Amino acid sequence: MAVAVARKKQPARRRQADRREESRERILDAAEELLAKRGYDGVTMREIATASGADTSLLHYYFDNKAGLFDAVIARRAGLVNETRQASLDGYAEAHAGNMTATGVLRAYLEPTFSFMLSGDPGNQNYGALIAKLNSTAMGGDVDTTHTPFDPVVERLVELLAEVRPEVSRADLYWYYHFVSGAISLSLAQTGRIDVLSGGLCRSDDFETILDRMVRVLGHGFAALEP
Amino acid sequence: MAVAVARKKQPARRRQADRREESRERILDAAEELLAKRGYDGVTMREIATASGADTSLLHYYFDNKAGLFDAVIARRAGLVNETRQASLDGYAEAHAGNMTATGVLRAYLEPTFSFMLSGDPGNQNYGALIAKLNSTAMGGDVDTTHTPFDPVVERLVELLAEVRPEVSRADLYWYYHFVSGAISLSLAQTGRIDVLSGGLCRSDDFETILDRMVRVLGHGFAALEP
DNA sequence: ATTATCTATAGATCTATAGATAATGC
DNA sequence: ATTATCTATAGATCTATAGATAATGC
Repeated sequence: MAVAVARKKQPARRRQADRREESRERILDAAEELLAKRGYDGVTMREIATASGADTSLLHYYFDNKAGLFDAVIARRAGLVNETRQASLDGYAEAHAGNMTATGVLRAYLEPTFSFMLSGDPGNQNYGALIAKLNSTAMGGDVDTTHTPFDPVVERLVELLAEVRPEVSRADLYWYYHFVSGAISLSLAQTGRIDVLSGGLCRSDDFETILDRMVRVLGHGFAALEP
Repeated sequence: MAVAVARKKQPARRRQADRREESRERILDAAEELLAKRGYDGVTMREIATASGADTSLLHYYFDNKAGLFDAVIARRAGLVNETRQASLDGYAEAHAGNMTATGVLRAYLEPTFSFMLSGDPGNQNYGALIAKLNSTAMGGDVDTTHTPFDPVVERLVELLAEVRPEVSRADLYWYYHFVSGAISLSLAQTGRIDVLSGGLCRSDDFETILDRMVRVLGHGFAALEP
């Protein structure tokens, strides 16, 4: 009797909402890491289940099927990433109205992404690698990549670049973004290939240097687009 | 009798070497296309077998296992691609000894790749997409990506860039290549995303425009690297 | 006699679900 | 009474190989 009362006063039992949340997060973390490293088809539900300490049936209980789990992993951090990027672009546009530069716009776009990668949270790095994979995946597979949650910010970026140089064609602005996007993707993917190629001079996880050089090279390169 | 003699004079029977070669090529073509579209883990030996009109056992007969088939697909065109790139770089270096420019070097490096994609042979386009996937795949999976057949040409590219601007650090030259590499990879991958993002203004298969803009933007951007 | 190709199948997966059990809610 | 979690398994794959058959070589 006394024991039962004591247990009621300091409940060791977790509430359902907490159990649910904790389980979902553990599954999402495991899925994020494995999907980032080996891709959608390179990972099985069993592996994710084992890595997260749950059973495959629990994965289906929370996320329906494999594609649903993938979508949930992407969605989890998409909002935060997008809002930060958007805010950074808006902040720059407001602070430099009338005297914006391509380098400035580009830095405002890239900075949040790379400080995200530098946050120290391995989950963020896995997420970055996963986004990189998503970005360079052809449309029409199991995962629908026609529209990603990141498209709206691209629109904003192109808009600002158009304000910097209104004489450049819209198509060329998109091509410019395409090159930027490729450089970002390969960087976030952290394949380790540049480390090997450079004989150790470059490190795939040196995002500070990557950000600086990328802003420099591509910021300057923008001027080469023709009217 | 007369029939048998006639058959001996114009043999309808294919020689073994030809059968072998034709079968191998058909399998490699099917594998190349499927691997390019869906990646190593997204394709099964059965699918490749069916697409090529052969049985899975024949795939194993010629290529041992799945990894062996993948390697054979990569190896088939690697030599040609590399020699063409190498020759292009060497040709430029010889013709412009003493007055090389980053834009010139970059164009010499990129031109063979993109005219390869523009050749009209769908096999070449599939191969390009596959190389793009390989390039942005992390090391340590089923496929060994530590060294690709394309590494030596990268060395040559970096050498020539170092001749253009000897004051730039070796590491920065590799970072520069890293950005170029990302832009190439995303382009060869032909994901179709830029088509959607640009509302149809850009087409993923418009390699002539891609080459021109890439040479322009990244060629000009090279000057922004600091001593 | 040797090489190319097919038949048949082993053994190990995979995703997904039905149904039972354990824990929390009220 | 409802929600979270586990047990057990269906049904459909997968890669790979052993052994039989068909075609070419010499």
